[in-house]
Amino acid sequence: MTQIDVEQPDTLARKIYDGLCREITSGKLKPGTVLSRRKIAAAYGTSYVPVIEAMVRLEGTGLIETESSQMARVCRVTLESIQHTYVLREAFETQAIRLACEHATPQEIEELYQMAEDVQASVPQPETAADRQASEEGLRVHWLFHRRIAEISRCPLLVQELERAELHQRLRANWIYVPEMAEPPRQHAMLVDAIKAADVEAADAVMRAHVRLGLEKELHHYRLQSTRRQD
Amino acid sequence: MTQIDVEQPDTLARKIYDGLCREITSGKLKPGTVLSRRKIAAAYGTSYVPVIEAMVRLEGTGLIETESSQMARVCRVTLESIQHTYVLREAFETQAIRLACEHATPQEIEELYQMAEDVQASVPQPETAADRQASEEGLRVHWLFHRRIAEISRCPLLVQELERAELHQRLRANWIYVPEMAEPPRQHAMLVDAIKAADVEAADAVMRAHVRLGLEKELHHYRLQSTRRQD
DNA sequence: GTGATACTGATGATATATCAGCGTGTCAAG
DNA sequence: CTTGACACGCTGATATATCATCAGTATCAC
Repeated sequence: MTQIDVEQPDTLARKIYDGLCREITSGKLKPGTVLSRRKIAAAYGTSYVPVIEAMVRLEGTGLIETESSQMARVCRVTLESIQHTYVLREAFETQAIRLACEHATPQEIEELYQMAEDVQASVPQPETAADRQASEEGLRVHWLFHRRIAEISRCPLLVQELERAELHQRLRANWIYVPEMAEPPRQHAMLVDAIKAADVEAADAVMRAHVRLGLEKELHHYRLQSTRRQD
Repeated sequence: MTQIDVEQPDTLARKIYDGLCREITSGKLKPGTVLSRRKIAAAYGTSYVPVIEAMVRLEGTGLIETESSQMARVCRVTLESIQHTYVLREAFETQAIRLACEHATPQEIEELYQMAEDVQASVPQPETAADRQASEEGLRVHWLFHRRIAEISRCPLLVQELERAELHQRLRANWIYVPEMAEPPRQHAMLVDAIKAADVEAADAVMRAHVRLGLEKELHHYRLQSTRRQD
């Protein structure tokens, strides 16, 4: 999306990948939906050779899964899958903030404080709670903040991996509604505080707690809604 | 390789992927080598449709890179690429040992102690130093140990990511000779000690130091040999 | 009526063919 | 000797065709 530096060859395979990616992360394609290469090719008006590349890429991203040489399906959401992606996210984000402590310039720190405020401001007010639109905007701003930390770590691989985690979260967010409960104030500003203090261990601890809080929140609502999701 | 649980459909794309993977990690294909899909198809006696899938997979694994719609090449080894893969490895391994602290059974801890001894034993004796064969065996045992920790973390995604890191290391190991210097004794046993004590923070610290030591060693020899590698 | 067999349609895997882009070499004109 | 243009070959991207497999269904024999 914001990959300005990466050349995007205007290839059909790329378009199909982007299209499927959007369809999955936007909730148009439900987890568990089977994906026929031929039907996708027909839907996009292409032959299905480009579809092969797109699907393999999607599998690498982790948005689809193919079990035992059968048809591919949109990744299903289970308690384990949620936990496991948070394990990875915790690994990435703590590592990112550790490096950010070492590399962040004063200007970047100021920028992060501004973004932290934006995140805080995007927490829906009571009247807009349960507003899907506001929730999505909040999610977007939230990821922007975390992504910026990864960028400041100066490790492109971390950014890339974090993006994958974001895609997963977006996939789930369409089926697990996690209301943005009023967070303790300065939740994110505290992360920037730690970076500013360049206290690596403290930053790690704060970020770890932050990610785990997110996991607990999502798991809580997943359990609440999993009974109703028996369709 | 040891993916017993994962079904390996006997497909040509899979064979090409495995073949290329082996050629790259064994050093038969030099970093920077350009890979023509048609030539690969010819070499494997297939059409090049299966090659597409294999190459996209390899790109996902990070063993090959395609810059700006040009031909794909075997990933080149640079100072940055080494550092970045170690950043990821540090993230994975510290996360893995943290979870291992929580999940390891007494039996698994015993097993790890045994493997740690094997690693220690595989450190080449002075007379076999600079022995390529012994070095490879040492590397193998070493990764077996780390991989086991990841397995004990009960998070398959961590194992998977660690495997990618291992592939990268194997790719580099053919071009950067890192002699197994005599390590401080109980280097790896200390990791198991931390797991046994279930001291998450200590385990994290020990593992982080262990990985960074590996990075320093590899960077040191990379710098030593980089002048000679101007061919 | 029941069970087995054959047919049908969909799928993924693969092969072959076509197209456009890009570099390179060669040959002719200046 | 330089320079420019054209042709050839290689590349990746894509389309189309063929194959085996498998599931579902219908049909036929008993």
